[in-house]
This record gives sequence, structure tokens and C-alpha cells, in this order.
Amino acid sequence: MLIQLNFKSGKPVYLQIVDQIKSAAASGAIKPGEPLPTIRPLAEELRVNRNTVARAYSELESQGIIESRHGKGSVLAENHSPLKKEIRRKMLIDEIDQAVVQAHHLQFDRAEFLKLVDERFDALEKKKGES
Amino acid sequence: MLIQLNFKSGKPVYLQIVDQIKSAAASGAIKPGEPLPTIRPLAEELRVNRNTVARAYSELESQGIIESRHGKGSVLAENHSPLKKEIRRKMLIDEIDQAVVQAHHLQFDRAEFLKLVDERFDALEKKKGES
DNA sequence: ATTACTGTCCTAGACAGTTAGGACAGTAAG
DNA sequence: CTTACTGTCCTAACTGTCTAGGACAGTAAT
Repeated sequence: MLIQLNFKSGKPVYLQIVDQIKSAAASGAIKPGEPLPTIRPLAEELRVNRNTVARAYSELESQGIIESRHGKGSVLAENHSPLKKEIRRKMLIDEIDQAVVQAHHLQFDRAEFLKLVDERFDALEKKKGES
Repeated sequence: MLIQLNFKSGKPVYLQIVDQIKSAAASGAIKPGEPLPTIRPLAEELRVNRNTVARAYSELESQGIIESRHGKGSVLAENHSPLKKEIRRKMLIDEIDQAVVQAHHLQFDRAEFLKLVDERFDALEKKKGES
């Protein structure tokens, strides 16, 4: 679990932590049931307040990514979203639409876009293989 | 140019305007060179302060989507990003990675993802045909 | 020059988001 | 029970964001 923070980016620290843990979970760097660093030591390592890490973990828990238990720590949750597929589908479409619209303005056509998506899935699978 | 605002969503009004105009431009609902609504009438129609619309237009201009000229109004810009392809590619990859990671947590695999992307491009092309 | 449009700059108030410290509460080992 | 760890809640300060109104400046037609 290596987390890199950029304090100049303007992006909230707790969101940087959220994104990187979500990404690590998707790549298989952390597996379901595996414990995450506890809040205080991680906060010390990252040189931020413990509540900043706590907020990140709280956000991850509300998204169903991790499970925290008072006094015990946090572990990566099973990848079972409780939401109905139709809802999850809508959420993903929102993300995809954003990328598709952005692609138009960045002058990438459908074929190039699909190629990039394949590349990024490959990059993710590769990380899985390494673990 | 129909813009729908949601004041309860928590998302800043000016960003809602930005997104919807970007989307309209990508779908071909507005074409390069075509004039956009002027700031004050649009603000009145949407029942927001003129500076809120002005901020949206300012953001769109900084992204190279529109061009505003003092005293004349704003028009949709040609779709020529001044950035180098390598830079634009990096920006798009960031968007795609976000969607790919989200797909994992929403339990969509690569094949389903690619199918959704195709669907969304189709939906965009369809709008182009209607105009 | 006047009028009626247009976009832009400046400033400030209100509000939400972010981070931080203190205190509290659950867990588990000795 | 004590100790040392764990997550959680409350509150406050700070900061930046968002929205708004007043004043200014460019454009074009009469």
C-alpha cells in the first residue's frame, strides 16, 4: 500500500487517499478480507491529521469498498455492491458519458477511444498478474 | 439550447451549465461558429445571476470550447485543442481510468464496459443525425 | 452622440468543504 | 483491571468556492 500525496494539486487529501485505495482494490493490490493500514499509523506516515485518513476511510465505507470495525481496524470488503444492476449501470454510464464527451473535445474518435480503454484494462490486469 | 438546472443536487450551477454545453457541442446540437445565448438573457431564463452564467462561459473559454468577444457575444469554437496530442492523451486516460476503476467496483467486466461505450457513442451519433 | 445591447472586472457576503485536536468508546492481550 | 491499540464523534478554525450586485468597457445601429 504505497500512497503518494500531492499537497499542491488542490485536490483534497482525503479524496486522493480514496482514489488510490479504490484503484489498488481494482488492480488486486489489496484483496477482499485483507486488512488496510490502521488510521493513526497511516496518518503519521502521510503526515496528515488522523481525521483526514478517517474521513477517507469513512467515504470508502459508505461506497462499500471497505469495512471498518470499532477497535479492530478496517479490511477490504467483498466486491458486492448492494445496489441493483440497473442503478449501477446508470452510475457507470454517467462516468462513461463524461469521458466520451471529453474525448470529442480532445479530438479522439470512437476507435481511438476503444483502443485506449483496452490499453487501460490491460494495464490493470498486468498489475493483477504481478501480485 | 435547453439547459436543465438542479438546485438541490449540490453541484455548482455554473458547472452544470458547463457540462451541458460541452455535451451539446459534442453531440452536434451546437456547431462551430454558431452563437450561444448571450449571458444576461440566459441568466434570466435560468433564474440565476448573470455572473454565474459568465463564470460558466469563462470556464468554457479557458477550455477552448467557446470564444467570447467583448460586445458581440459568444460562439462555439472550432474543435482544435491547442495542446499536443500526448498531453490530450494523458488527460483522456485520466478520465478513462476513473471509469475503469469505477467499473470494477460496480461489477462490470471489460466486455460489458466496451459494450456500454459503444452504446454511448451510438447515442451521441444519433443526436448528431437529428440535427 | 445616443441608445441598447454585449462581455468583463472588482468586491464582498454567505456558505460549504477541508483539516485539525480533544474526548470518547470498542477490542484484545497480559 | 490495566494497557495499548483500534475506530468514532464533536467542535472549531480555516480556507476556498460559489453566487451576487455595482461599475466599467466594447460593438453596432440609429
